[in-house]
Amino acid sequence: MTRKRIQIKKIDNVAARQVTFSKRRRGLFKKAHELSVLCDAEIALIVFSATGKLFDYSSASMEKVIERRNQQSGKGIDRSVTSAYHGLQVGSRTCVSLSKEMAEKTHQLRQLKGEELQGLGYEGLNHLEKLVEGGLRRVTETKDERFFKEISTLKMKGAELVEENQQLKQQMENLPHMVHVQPSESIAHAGSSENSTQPYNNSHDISLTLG
Amino acid sequence: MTRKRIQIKKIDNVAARQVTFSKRRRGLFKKAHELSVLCDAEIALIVFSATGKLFDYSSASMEKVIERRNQQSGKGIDRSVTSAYHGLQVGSRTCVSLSKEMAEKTHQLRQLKGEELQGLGYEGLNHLEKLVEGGLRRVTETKDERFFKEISTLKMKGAELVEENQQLKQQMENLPHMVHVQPSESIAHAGSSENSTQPYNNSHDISLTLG
DNA sequence: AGCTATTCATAAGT
DNA sequence: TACTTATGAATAGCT
Repeated sequence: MTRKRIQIKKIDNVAARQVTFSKRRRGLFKKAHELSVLCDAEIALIVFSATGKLFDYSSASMEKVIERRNQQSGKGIDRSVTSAYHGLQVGSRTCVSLSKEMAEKTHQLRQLKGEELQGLGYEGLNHLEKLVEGGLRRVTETKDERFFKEISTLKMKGAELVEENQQLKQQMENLPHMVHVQPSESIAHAGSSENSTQPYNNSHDISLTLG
Repeated sequence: MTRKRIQIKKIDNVAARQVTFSKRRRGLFKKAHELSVLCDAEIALIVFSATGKLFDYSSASMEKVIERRNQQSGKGIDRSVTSAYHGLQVGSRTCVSLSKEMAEKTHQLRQLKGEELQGLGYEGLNHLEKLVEGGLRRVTETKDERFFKEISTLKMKGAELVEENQQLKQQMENLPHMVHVQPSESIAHAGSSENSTQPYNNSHDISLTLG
């Protein structure tokens, strides 16, 4: 990003890679800290170097942020294990109480699917309706977020590729024109396609494929 | 960092803070991605906005990076829970399998409520969406049926009462006018109300009470 | 959402 | 590893 533009791909030279890692790591941590202070955000950042060294930063407690993420995105491992554990603690005296809980949960599950509704009054039905509406909303939101995330990732990658292509083309132009072999139809066509003024033409197709 | 230098402290203006958050968050994520690619680093980045919204990025799997950090820095929450859980497994096969089912059902329940969705791919999310949509439809249908049934019952009863009243009034009119005591203001008023052309005025109130 | 004047970050060189 | 510097990137303040 200075003296010369670089393309975002793994740096081959090991020494240069380590130097860049040091510099950019510092920059990244500084930016993370600034964002947390400026915008009152809670941030956790974990970085492992290629050599396996750990660097981390957190605006608060690392564990707290990770736990908060586990809860929000509902990541399962910790919680499901913990809840099963607590369930066992509470009901470990008898398997009967466990199976009663099971029956209750099965019933709730069916009610959420719109079955076994006969026991419910207006109040219960309304409550259930709100619950399911909320669930549907969250499911749909999550789906949409997923799409947006995928799309933005693809756009980033696309931008990188476009940059790379432009750099390559520039390099080719700067080459001594020793050989004038090419201009076959297919090559010319491929070249013009790369020169398109709409570099993200394909991102939509890719998104559709993945979605 | 432009137009004017700013000092790194919480931005007071809420709108400006949100704008800055968006811009800098994008920048931070881009830098994190570049570092991971350029230097072959493994990175996890978690950001919570001041409003509680979650944004995260990971060069690999978020869980993998976090777990790797847990091992390196020797933090142990997960391990202690897991080992306690395994300790219980030794005790009773039945309770363990039951508790596993419980955990699974609890997980399903939460997913139907729109939680713990992160493990799902597009296909899973779509399936869940359809499921919840179906559930919502059935719940709503059941609720509506209930209402219609109640309303029609009330209308029938209302109609019966209207008829009865009319019969009573007719009987009164046909009575030998031995006594001329009534026509006080209040009674006349009540009578006109019963003769209202909108006999079901109250059914709505009743429904609301029941619902 | 864009724009642009500036500051910031940093690749290459020492 | 640390410092310098020329230049590409990020972004604060506006619109």
